[in-house]
Amino acid sequence: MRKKPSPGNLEKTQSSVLSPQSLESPQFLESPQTFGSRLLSWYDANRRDLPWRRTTDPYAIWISEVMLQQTQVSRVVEYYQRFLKTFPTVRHLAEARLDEVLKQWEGLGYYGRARAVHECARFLVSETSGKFPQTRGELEELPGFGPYTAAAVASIAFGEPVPALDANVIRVMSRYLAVSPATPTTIRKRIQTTLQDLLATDRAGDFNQAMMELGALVCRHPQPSCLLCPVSETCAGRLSGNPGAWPVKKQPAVKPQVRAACGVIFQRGKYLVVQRPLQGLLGGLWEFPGGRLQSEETVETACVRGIKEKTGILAGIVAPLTTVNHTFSHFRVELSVFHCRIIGMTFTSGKGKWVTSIQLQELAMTGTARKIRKMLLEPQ
DNA sequence: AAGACGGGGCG
DNA sequence: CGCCCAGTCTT
Repeated sequence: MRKKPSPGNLEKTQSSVLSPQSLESPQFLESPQTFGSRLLSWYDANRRDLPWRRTTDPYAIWISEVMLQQTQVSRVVEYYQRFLKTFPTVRHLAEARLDEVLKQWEGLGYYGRARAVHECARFLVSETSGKFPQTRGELEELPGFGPYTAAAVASIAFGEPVPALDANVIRVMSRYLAVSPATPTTIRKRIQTTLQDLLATDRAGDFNQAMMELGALVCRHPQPSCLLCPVSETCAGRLSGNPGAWPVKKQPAVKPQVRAACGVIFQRGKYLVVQRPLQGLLGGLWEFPGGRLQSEETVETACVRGIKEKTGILAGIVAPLTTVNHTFSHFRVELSVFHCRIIGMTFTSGKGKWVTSIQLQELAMTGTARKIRKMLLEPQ
């Protein structure tokens, strides 16, 4: 298993953010005990009843934290429950095939997470009999464990007093400290250090979850509900009169528009599908053969060429089926879908696979392919 | 430091 | 339709 470079020293902080002491009140920042007790009291009274808060199993907590990466709680709940039912322990997960894991992950996005979780489970079972390391530092060596997930699992499952910084916490603390404009790295270090001091409690896991819950329920984007906040009295952002000013947003990148085409070939009761390479976009997922348009190329030509390159089959267009639009985080695609038929074969061996409609439903497919599959299997 | 990596929900 | 979300990994 690959080793990851150790993270930078988090102790060193810059003073390019506004420190509480620089405000009018010298005792602006309340004591860690007061902050923690107010936060945890609020959490105890207002926490949502989420499935991963009903367990102390490190495996279950780990799965929830990975699913929650860049994914909203409401979306994760159903996936989490189904995943834990399918793979109840780290050993079950390790013994599963990757395509079974991907099928459970289908529709959740960021499929590298599913590969990492699978790889990690196999590593743990083979190297430590399925037991997790219990410190943030050791956890961060595992695949799919970055700074956030390592701290989250270490604190929630094992009680280690380390802060977990996610988008919620960054937003909450940016407001609470009223950080002045600085590089994201500098702001992160400042928040990390502050929270490490505030984490004077034996409920480290609850403290971290409370911070995130506060961000999700009260200190929300774009405007916080300061009247509901347990620490609003000492919040520099609220004192500034415009807590919604944080965090500062970076300029959005332009999303390129991409055109692509693919073909549906149905013959002798079976559909032709291809699997995407394991690494890269939508790695390991299945789709209908095709490809992106090259310059000055028609969708029909791209469709036929894509099928030939991906499967070795020479196809002809029968009729246009539909057009599917799909937006990714960094580009947008318009996919033209054709009904095709086989008119010949090349000598190069293809990698296509023929599947029945039943098997088609069992495959983990890309978003666009799922739309096409739905249309084929559930015609209106 | 910046870009790749998904998808659904919300105003 | 643009913005956001319990981030990680690669370059």
